[in-house]
Formats: sequence, structure tokens, C-alpha cells
Amino acid sequence: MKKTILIYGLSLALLVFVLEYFEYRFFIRELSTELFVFMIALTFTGLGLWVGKKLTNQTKIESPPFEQNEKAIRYLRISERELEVLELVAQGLSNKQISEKLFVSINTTKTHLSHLYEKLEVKRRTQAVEKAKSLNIIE
Amino acid sequence: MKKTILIYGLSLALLVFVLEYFEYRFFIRELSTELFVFMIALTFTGLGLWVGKKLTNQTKIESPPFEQNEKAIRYLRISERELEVLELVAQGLSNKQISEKLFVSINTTKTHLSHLYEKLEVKRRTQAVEKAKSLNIIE
DNA sequence: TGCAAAATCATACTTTCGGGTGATTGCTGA
DNA sequence: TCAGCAATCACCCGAAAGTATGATTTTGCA
Repeated sequence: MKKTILIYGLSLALLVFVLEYFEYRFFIRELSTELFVFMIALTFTGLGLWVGKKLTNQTKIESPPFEQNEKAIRYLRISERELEVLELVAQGLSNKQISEKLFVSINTTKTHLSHLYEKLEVKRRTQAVEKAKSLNIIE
Repeated sequence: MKKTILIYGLSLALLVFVLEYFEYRFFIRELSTELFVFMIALTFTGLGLWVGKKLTNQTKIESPPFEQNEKAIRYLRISERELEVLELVAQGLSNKQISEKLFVSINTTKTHLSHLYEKLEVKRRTQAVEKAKSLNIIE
């Protein structure tokens, strides 16, 4: 990334110095204004594209980011606790294991799950996980 | 995408006309050459970045490719039929539904599943789906 | 302060899953 | 040709999951 920025800066500086060196007035009078502006614009659009590509490539390789769809969660009225249960279900835990992890009874876990099924409009835990993932509610 | 290109073209044209209209020479003499070039360069670098972002976003949304890990399938000795069952499980279907879809008895489905659990070294269908996805055995 | 959610738990009942065992058929490679 | 595997099915049992209903406590917000 630093390299990218460096190259970009150097290109910019280079352009300025080249213009100075070769008497920029000459260019301006020989070529039309439009053409002059065009050249700079095109060059730096290209540079911008290139820089953008470099940057996005790097950031995308470094971190494939997951952003939770909070709108969906709010819209479906899924509570904090329900979300916790959902995440554990997605990890393949049984109701018993979930209960132990959250320090509640198995009945509580089952209640949360029932509510989740209603809200997600599904019948089984596997479907709940599927749907939640497709809605970006869980990773 | 067309919109993006359109906006880019319009911006470019706009710059030219604005310069013409306001007597570009005035600007050039008032500001230094470096600054003038800088402004155009920065503007169009920004535009380039923006255009690049628009374009890459589109191409990336269009093609999220999935390539099945056949090596893993072979290594784990997962059969054709088992894979079919696995895919349906991942879609959240019950054993009964899977059996109906594959035109076999529920017992057959259960047998396939048992074998899958052994091969994937898991205990439950949710875990099987999890593991299979992490191994790129299924989408 | 008071109400509506949310969180908790219980009991009872049904359905689905998963494990174990065993059997038949058909294909394939040594 | 025979061993081995894949695919099919059956039966049984216990565990896990899911449904229904009802109750109590906590809590956030108007």
C-alpha cells in the first residue's frame, strides 16, 4: 500500500516537474486548452483507477469483512438472547450444550429457539441457520 | 455501469467548459502552474477512484465463484449419494423430506447420514453442514 | 409509575434424529 | 471368482428436538 501511494505521489511530482522543465506555456499554446486538460484528466483518472484497484485488492485480501445486518435483526424483532442462541446453534451445538454455555435451563433455550423459528419463519434449526446466514444475521 | 461512465464523461466535459467560460488563462496566471495541475490531477484521481470502485463492485457482485473441493470428497471417501443427502441436509430438509426427494426410504437416508457423520467426524447434522462448508464440500 | 417485551422456567406430549444391528443386491477390481 | 464397497431397506430404542400452554421475574421505555 505504501508503495502504491509512493508511486502515485512520484507520478504527480513528475508531471509538475516535466511541465516546468519543458516550458509548459509552449504546450498550452501549441495544443488547445481542452486537449491539455484532457490529457491530465485522463492520465490521472487512469492513475486513480490503478490506485483504487491496488487498495481495494489489498484490503479485500486482508480482511473479508462481515457486517451484520442489524436492520434485518431489528425488523424481525430478534432479541439479544435469541441471537446468542442462534449463533451457538449455527456452531452445531445441541440444546443442552447451549443451555450449559448460557447458564440457563434447557427449557429456556427451547423457548428462545421456538421464538426464533417463528420470527425466521422456519421449522428446524438447520433452516434457521440457513436463513440467518442468507440474511447476514450471523456469519 | 453506464450511469458511472456517463457521470465521468459529464464531469470531464464540465471541467473543460468551465475553464473556457472563466478564461482559464486568468487562473493559470493567478495561481501557480503547479497548483493548477495539482487541482486537476487530484480531482481526476478522485474521479478515477470513484469510477474504479463502482466498476469493481459490480464485477465482484456478479461472480462469487464456488469451486468444490473434490480432493476432500475423495479423501473422505464420500460417495455420490451421500453428497446428495448432504446437500439436502444443508438446505434444511428433514430426513423425511430428503427421502421423498430422492425416492428412497427414510432408513436409507438415515444410513447415508450415519456414514456421513462417521466420515466427517461429527455427531449432528448441523455440525456436518458446518464442516462440509468449511471444507468446501458444499456451497 | 406502569406496561410491554424479554428472559426465565416448567410440564406434557409428539416428532425427528441418531445409533446399532443385520440383510439383500449389484457392481468392480484384484 | 471373490472380497469389498455402495446402495438399498428394516426394526428397535433412546436421545434430542420441537410444540403447546402457562407462569413468574426483569427490564427498558414512555
